[in-house]
Parts: sequence; structure tokens; C-alpha cells
Amino acid sequence: MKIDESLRKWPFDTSVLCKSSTFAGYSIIMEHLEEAAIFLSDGNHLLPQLSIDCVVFGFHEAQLKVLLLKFKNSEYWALPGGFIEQEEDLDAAAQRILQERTGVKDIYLEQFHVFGKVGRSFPEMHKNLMKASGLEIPDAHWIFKRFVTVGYFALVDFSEVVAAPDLFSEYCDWFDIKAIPELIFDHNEIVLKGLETLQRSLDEKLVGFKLLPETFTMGELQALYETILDRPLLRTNFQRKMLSLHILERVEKRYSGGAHKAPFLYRFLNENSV
Amino acid sequence: MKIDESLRKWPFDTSVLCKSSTFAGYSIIMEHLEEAAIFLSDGNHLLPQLSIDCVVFGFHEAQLKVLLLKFKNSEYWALPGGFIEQEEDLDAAAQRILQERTGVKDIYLEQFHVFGKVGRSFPEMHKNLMKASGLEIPDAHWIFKRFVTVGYFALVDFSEVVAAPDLFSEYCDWFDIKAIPELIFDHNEIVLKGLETLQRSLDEKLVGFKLLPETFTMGELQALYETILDRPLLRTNFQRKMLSLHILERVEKRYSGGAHKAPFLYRFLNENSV
DNA sequence: TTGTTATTGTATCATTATGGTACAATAGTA
DNA sequence: TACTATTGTACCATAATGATACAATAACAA
Repeated sequence: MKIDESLRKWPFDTSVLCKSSTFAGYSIIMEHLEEAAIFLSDGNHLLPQLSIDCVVFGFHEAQLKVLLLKFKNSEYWALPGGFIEQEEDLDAAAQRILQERTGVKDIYLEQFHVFGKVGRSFPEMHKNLMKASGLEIPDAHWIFKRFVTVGYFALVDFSEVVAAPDLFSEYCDWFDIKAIPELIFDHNEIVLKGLETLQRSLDEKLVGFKLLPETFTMGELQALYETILDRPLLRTNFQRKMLSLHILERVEKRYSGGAHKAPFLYRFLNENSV
Repeated sequence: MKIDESLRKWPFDTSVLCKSSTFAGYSIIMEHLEEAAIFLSDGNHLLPQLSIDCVVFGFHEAQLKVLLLKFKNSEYWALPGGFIEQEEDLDAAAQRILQERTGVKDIYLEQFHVFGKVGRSFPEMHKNLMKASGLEIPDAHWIFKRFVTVGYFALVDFSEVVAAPDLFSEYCDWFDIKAIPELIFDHNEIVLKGLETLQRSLDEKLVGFKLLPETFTMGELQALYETILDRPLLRTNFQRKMLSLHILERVEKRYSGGAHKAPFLYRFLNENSV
């Protein structure tokens, strides 16, 4: 069962938004502006100069995708991110930020690196982006200070995600890992490091299944591995290897209109359920 | 050639210090107190609520050792750590902190995890430790706030280290990884996570050589691997494996008073020098 | 000088893991 | 009913690893 693409992102196509509900669209943006202004007016409840940035991986149509947000009235894209409350655990903050962006609870999250170079963000660029989105913020505001950011990567079942932009972004979309646009600050570097970490975790931790729905074919699993590792794998040996691990349960066959043998469906057995 | 143990730490034995140079010892402590007070009087040049803690690994007498600091007038031990200057890269801060503690330049350092739980430090305990070391600090002082800490692990040639305590510690010493005492806050957890990271890096990154001096025997190298991985390895196969990697250069034989065949000495060839 | 001892370096065989090919089974189509 | 594309599995070749055997030898003792 396939979910309508347009349901997956909001607002996916701005031209549609403007045509069909210009006023509603405008009011929503105004509301966001006000929300953003309120948010920015008091940073005392947050850990200062520390942020979180997330590389959200999804798998769709044999491609590894990353979720990105687009700044309002600008061509700049960025990773979903946020700040940590004074009374909030770091991991909990990452969970909260991602739940807000994806609608998914209990996301698989892993911290992978801290980015702490002095010059990793560009205050001037940041100010321009804020101005473009309609926010006049004094130069000395806390949001323009140097930030150290903790990189998390998330693995989500693409079909479960209903992505939503944040206070400063216009909309969000999935990008093929091979076609990430130029991102703000050092976010391209963060994506790269996140991908490297994912590649390394893939063998040792059987983490790939988090990117697939409940059941899947061996072919789909192999495509996932090939895409992440970025190299072809021998079908027969991949199958032998996976089956020898005894982590897959055969469910039923999938009869689905190809002039060929139908593949089995498998379900991942995590350690607890065995 | 063996360096005198007593040279390696300062002041290694407090009783010696008190007996042989009571006044000098006292004045040194006073000096430190004053330094500490000056340091604490202004935190504006530091990133707030963010710290660095280091697990410094050394290898000595077939044991994996960790460097710990002892708080003044207290039985509590802690990891060497510090804070980040506003104009300092995170990695540079870790280098600086470790250089101050070990006297070694260009230390091999790797960031391995951020510890960000709200309750990871204990302000009351911290205040008592400060009081015991002679510092009266107001409860609202920045140093008692919640801190997120970035864990680094360091690999050093044990024989090069001349360890020195910091402003808040009395002296420092190496501890066998198997006999780490109870540490403040979540530092035991940090050591454990650091060790796990070291174990995982050991195969994939040929990082073990950083713990050995310039030249070493195959037996010493094997002892290092066995200690870190905490399991015995077959001598003959270990030797075959290491030699097959073509990362070792045979230097000469070591004739050193055992009634048996003398082992070769090896030098590690890093990628650049080949 | 010669035999003894503990350790080192290497050869060899057994076992397991992996790379690669072959082929039968089969769901849909012509 | 034959054909096609794909799937599941068997099989062989090669590589990596586990385990044993043994010669070489530096220091020591007789």
C-alpha cells in the first residue's frame, strides 16, 4: 500500500500553496513568525552555545535519502536541528527535535560526532537568512554566537514519516544522498560524517533493518546494503550470509506481478524477540 | 632504559612532600589556590556549560593504564578535563588540556562520546570537593551548573609522559584499567565507554602502536592487543597476521638477558613514511 | 666446550568464511 | 504449453583463520 506522496511533506509545493490557499498560507507563515519571535525572545531555558543537528536517513525506491529543511525565502538548505533545554537530557532533546520534524516516536538515534570548530557557522549568513525569513534580530543575539553542535543520525522507515518544517524553514524534503545540495555552515561535512558512521555500523550492528518496513524481500535488503555501502554485492552470497545469521524470519511469499518466481518476505528478529 | 618512577608524577608521594619541604609544599598549594581563584573569578572567556573529559591510555608492564587525578584533601579521583575557550576549536582545547596534564605534544586524540544527561554531575559533591581543597565558591557559580561533557580518549607512549596535576587536584597517577577506583560523577561510565571505543578502533585503525615506544618486539605488541581486547591470542597466528599487513619494519635483534632466542625489534610504518 | 632451557620464527594442515558459477524451481506472460 | 526473468540453493575455488609442529638460538650451567 502506497501513501500519496503529497501527504508526506508539508507544504510540499509552494506554488500549490499559494494558488489554492494564499491567505491561509500567509497566515500560517505569520503565525510561525510570531512563534519564532517568541522563541527567540528568551534563551535562558536553553543550554547556551550548544545545538543538535540530525542526519535523518530514509530508504525509498532503492535510494538512500536524507531529510533537509529549506530556509524561508532563500535557496539554502539545512539539517533539522535544535537546542537543548536546561532540564532535558541530550538524547531526549534529539528525540524531541526529530519527533517534531518527522512525526515518528521512538526513532532510532545515534550520536556520532561533535562539531566544535570556532568558525563552523557564519554569523553574517545566519543574519541574512533570518532577515530573509522576516525576522529582525539584533547582532548580539544568542543565536548568532558560536555554537558547538552534536551530530546525531536517525534511521527511519520512510513510509512512516510525515515531515514538517520548523520555525525557520519553509518546507522540507528528502534528498538522495548522492545529490545533497549545498548546505549552510558545515552541514555538508556533518552529512558526510554521518554517512561514514552509518556505513561502519551497518555490518557490526544489524542496524539496516530500521530503514525498512516490517516485512521486506531479500532483494530489497540487498539493495539497501548496496546503496549504503555504495558497492555491488553478489546476490547469492548476500543471501547465504544473511540467512546464516539467523536473524530473519520467513513470513510468506509475495506474489506481485512479475513474470518470475515470487520472493519470500522476511521479518527481522531482534535479539529480544527470539 | 628505564626512567625513575618518581620522575613520572608530581608530587607523587604527599608524605615525602610534607616531610622534606613543608613550607615549599604549602606555598605551592597556596599558589595553586590563588591561581584557581583567579581562574574561577571569570568564566566569560569559556564556552558555558560545556566541558571536556579525557581518558588517557598508557601501556606499562603488560597493563593498560588510565591517568587519573586526585582531588585535594579527598579520596575522590577524576578524569583529567577542562573547559573550552570561546575562541578555541574543540579539538584544540582537548590537545591543550592533555598537553598540560602529560607534557606530551601532538597527542593522539579521538572524540568518542558526548555525555549529556541532566543529572550526570552532582553539585553538592562538587561543592564539598571545592571546599575541601580550600576554595569557598558561591552556590550560584558557573562551575556548579549542569555541564555537558565531550569524552576524548588519548593514546600516549607511557614512557614519554610526565604527568602533572591541575588546579584542583593534589596529584595524579596511572591506574590499571582493571582496577579503576570509584570516580566522581559519571567518570567511571566515561572510562568504560572510552575503553569500548578503543577496543573497536584497535583492529580497524592500527592505532595500538601509539601506545608503544618507537621500537618494540612482537611479544610486546601481542601483549598490548591481548590486554586491550581482554582475551588471549595465538602467538603464531598473531605474528603471521601482523607481518602480512606490511606495516612493520624489522630493525635489529634485542639481546637482553633471557636464556632463549632473541626477538626482533620492529618499528611501525605509518602510511606516510612508506 | 657442550648440553639444557625458554622463547622465537616459520612451515604446515584443518577448518571456516568468502568469491564466484551453475542450475533447478517457479510466477507470470505469450 | 513454451518462454522469460527472477529466486533459492548447491557447489567449487580461493582466502582467512585456528591450531600444531618444529627448527633456530641466546643465555646459562655443567
